[in-house]
Amino acid sequence: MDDGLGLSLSLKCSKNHPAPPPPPQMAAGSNGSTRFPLNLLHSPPFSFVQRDVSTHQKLPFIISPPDLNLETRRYARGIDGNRLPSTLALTMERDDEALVSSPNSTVSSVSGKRVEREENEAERESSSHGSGDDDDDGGEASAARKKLRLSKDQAAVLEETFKEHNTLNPKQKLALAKQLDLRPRQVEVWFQNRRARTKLKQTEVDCEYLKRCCDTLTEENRRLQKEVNELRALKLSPQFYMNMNPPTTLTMCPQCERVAVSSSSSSSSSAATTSSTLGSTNLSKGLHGSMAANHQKQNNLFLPRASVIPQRPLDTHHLGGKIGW
DNA sequence: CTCCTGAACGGCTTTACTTCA
DNA sequence: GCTGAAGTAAAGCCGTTCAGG
Repeated sequence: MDDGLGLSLSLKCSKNHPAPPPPPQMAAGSNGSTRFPLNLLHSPPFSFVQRDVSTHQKLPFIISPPDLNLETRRYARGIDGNRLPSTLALTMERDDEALVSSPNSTVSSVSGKRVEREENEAERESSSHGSGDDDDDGGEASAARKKLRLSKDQAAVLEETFKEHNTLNPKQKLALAKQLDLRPRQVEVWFQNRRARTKLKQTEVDCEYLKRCCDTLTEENRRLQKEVNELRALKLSPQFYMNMNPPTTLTMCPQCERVAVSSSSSSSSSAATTSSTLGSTNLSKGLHGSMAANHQKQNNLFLPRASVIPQRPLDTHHLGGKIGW
């Protein structure tokens, strides 16, 4: 396509791409979505336990003293403050925690790449039920990574969860992994890849939109260029001056600060011509159309400033009018 | 056999927190 | 006690690899 602007948008959209509905917008700050309320973040390690007690949220896991600081931080980071109220999250996590039988009776296996990979090893050992396919990987599995296809049911559940929130806190991840007979790392990877797919799709949609905008503007530019050429040609011919209606004053509307073309002798048709000439961009029409219509009712044609100013190259002041720039 | 999809990985960045001078 | 720098850990993103359909 010749856009005339030297833009080359390499689209990878499929030809029959049915203009997919905008994917769920990333939550505000997708990167920082797993933030914890500041008042809890700044609390001393024990305080969140006490807080939970005060909200009748018992936390059944036992944290050994050496891990307490670290675990508190992990826990705090794990809460998705943008998604769940803390109490709800805590409730869910408490239940999750009750479900998960951590080998060490701590929550040390809830997050972190390194931690999680180690944890996966442990989980593989502990969960012999696995997902059917990966229960035989024993020791040699680490040498050659074994890929498994998620079942339709598993994918459906993951999709449903992703619709609700596109990031998971560690507890949700654990619960989901438990529910689906997957390793937490698999759930995490799935969500990561899913976010990437969403982003890619959104990028394609944005790209398509921008391409359409570019086409529209190119066409508009072409049309305006043609118009300019025509007007320049007209300006050169003396008859142009003879047939001109006396241009009149431009006054500023005190309310909307738009320029009004008020002509005592100009007919409505000339005003309409001026309007179509000056206020020709779609954007201006869209933004100012209704208000301009209101002003027209008052026998004044108000035009958006943005529509008037660019017309200076037409040299209206050369036409002998009272318009002063 | 090639191609495509998506699971999995390693590296990097960002952010929050702790420690210490 | 306050403050800022340095260190650490966790989480997410990105680019890539590669198994399996």
